[in-house]
Amino acid sequence: MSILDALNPAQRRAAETINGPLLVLAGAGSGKTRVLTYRIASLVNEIGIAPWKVLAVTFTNKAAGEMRERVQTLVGGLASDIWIGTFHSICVRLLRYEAEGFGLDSNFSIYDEDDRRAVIRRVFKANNIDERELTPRQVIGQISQAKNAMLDPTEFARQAGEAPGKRQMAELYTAYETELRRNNAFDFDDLLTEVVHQFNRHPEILKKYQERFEHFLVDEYQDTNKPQYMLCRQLSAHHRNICVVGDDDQSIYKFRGADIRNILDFERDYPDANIVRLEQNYRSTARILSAANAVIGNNQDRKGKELWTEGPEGDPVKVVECDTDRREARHIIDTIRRQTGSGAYGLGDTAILYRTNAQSRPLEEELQRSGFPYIIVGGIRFYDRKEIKDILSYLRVLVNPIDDVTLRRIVNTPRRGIGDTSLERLQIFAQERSLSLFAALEQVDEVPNLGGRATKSLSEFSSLLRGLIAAKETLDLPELGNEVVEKSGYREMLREENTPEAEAREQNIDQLLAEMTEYFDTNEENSLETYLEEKSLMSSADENGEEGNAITLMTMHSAKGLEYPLVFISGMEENLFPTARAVDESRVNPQAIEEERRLCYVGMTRAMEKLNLSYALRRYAYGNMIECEPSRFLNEIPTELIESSSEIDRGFARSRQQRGGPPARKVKPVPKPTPKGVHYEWDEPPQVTQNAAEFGEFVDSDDFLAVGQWVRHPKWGRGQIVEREGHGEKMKLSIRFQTQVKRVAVAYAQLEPA
DNA sequence: CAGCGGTTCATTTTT
DNA sequence: TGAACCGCTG
Repeated sequence: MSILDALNPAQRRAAETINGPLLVLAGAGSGKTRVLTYRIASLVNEIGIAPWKVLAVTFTNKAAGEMRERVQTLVGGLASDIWIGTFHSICVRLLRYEAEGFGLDSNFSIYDEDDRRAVIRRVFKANNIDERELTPRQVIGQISQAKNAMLDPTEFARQAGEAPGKRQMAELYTAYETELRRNNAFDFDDLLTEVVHQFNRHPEILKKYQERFEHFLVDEYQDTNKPQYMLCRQLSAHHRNICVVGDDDQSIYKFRGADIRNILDFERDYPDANIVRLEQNYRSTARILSAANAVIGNNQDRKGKELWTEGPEGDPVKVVECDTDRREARHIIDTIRRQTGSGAYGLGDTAILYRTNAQSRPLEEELQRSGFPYIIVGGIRFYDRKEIKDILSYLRVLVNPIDDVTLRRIVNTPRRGIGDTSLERLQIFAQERSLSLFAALEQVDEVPNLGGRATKSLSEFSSLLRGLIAAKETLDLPELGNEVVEKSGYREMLREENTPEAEAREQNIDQLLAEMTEYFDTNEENSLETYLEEKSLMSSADENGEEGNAITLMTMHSAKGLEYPLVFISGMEENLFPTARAVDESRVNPQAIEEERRLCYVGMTRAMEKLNLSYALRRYAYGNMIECEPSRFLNEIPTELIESSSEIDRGFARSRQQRGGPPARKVKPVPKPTPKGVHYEWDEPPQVTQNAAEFGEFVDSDDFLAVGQWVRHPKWGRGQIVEREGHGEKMKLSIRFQTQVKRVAVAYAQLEPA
């Protein structure tokens, strides 16, 4: 008897081949996570490997959390000793544990994209670079690429040679790095490259970990970049028990430095590698799989793999032609209404996927009209909100006071009358003496050219920070958070503003403080440092706890790893999906389309039971209507798997379908040629206001005041209920309108469903 | 030094 | 279309 009895033969081989390198090619829905967790459980429980000798690396916090949880149910408390984490979190851990040996200050800050930009802009300023000749975005992109290629500034400069553009870039890169080091900061890319470099410089430290991690597992190997790849090689060099799991057909992060060759060349890197293919799919119907297989079959650069299932044939893949993006949105929602109305599916079973975030717009607008609750994955992170970042910046400065970039963020927030001019003077003073801004503040009286007012403000700010740093020693995390909010004057500032927006921001801060308390109470390692580290490495996807009973909207990138019974992919159009860029590039390099095709494959294989692909003939792009053609990927699906229909004649197609008549059948719809330059002045016919009865099919009509519902207020327009208090006549609601959150009393406000 | 209006610019984004 | 950002003005 073994816990591995629960696996199918291929999965079992993947889980029990524990000696030597192993490549697990795991197709979508083939039980990849199951293999990983059972493998770990078997190592620990049945083979008797000490849990701390096992290292498992994933890409997302979510995946790491799930893995830990699932391992825990199999092995219990031992799970807490296993190293499971994202590449980034594992690297941060290594950098902190080995800070001394590596010669680092363990209080380093972790810079996000905003911080990076702030650094670059300062570098621009110092080098007199006009943002019109070169954008920060471009520079950050190049630096990131360089880091992903493991090129340090010196090496980058050497390769740049004499080319003027490259030389300038090399200088900027150098300046950027210098700036980061000076601030004791790492950016996301550094977290990985730094560990690899440090391991190269300190083989004795590397050796310690090589010997320790007897078993090493890597998830989503197809998305590893060069530093991640090198880290894998370094850490597995001694025991060579490296198990990588991935799917070359799902490699969709090339634009971020992921190199599909890492998985394609695994056997070259480890000639003695075993390979296991997981091709049995437990997720999708046979038709969906055949369609997805057919599409991905057009790629050249792949290991080759064909998913199969013992499950049912299922419905044909629906392909729907719509006249506009708006119509497409409405069609999708109508379909969801039909599917969920019969009770066969819940809203939570439904996902609408798209290529770019901008496409969510018409969908959102129509969803608001419909009254269906929905969530959008990948919006702005809670931790990216200004007020939250500000408070966290205070905390960051307390840990790493020499971090000028972060200090600048808070020096005049709340307003203290410290403007650019005063700050520049302080900066010059600091620079001349090689001091951080924080250190310069201590000698603010000696800074030349500072007015009395500015000096006073700066010195007060300095005392504030010193006071908080002292408080850090005695207060616990939530207490310190509260101290920052109060002593900095942040709460007072929001109070004085006295607007609903400020009130909402204050509520966010309270939520942050509440989360700190929770973090402090539930984590064993609950220091300020670990807290900040965790928040820095968190993404928006890690936040929304419960999806609940709502339709999910997201990009296909965000959807990787997820599954839904009902999946809609919208915007199946040339120049949108595949993107215009990929289409252009494919004219010189036909392979350029392959990453898009993999993304299509990822999108399609999210569907368990019903897959609905749609495209519009015209859509709004940057404010004007443009003509569209159906995506080439649609043509790659065998016609016998497809059921086509169209939604073009403004309002009639839908009623025909609802009467049960046959949908307009059309196999490969050819877009109607339209003379160029024609603008479509008309829009959709005016919307009939949705009444309670109409959406009463799905929502208890008495309960249109439930949290999450959309309502119309005579003065404020449409808004979504975010909170409900009290009952009957006394019921009060917080409603988020376009720009603000309002509290209204139901008895007085004339609310109607919207 | 904050508030405004005009200009520019737009993939995907696990960390 | 809209947000983000610049430079100007009071």
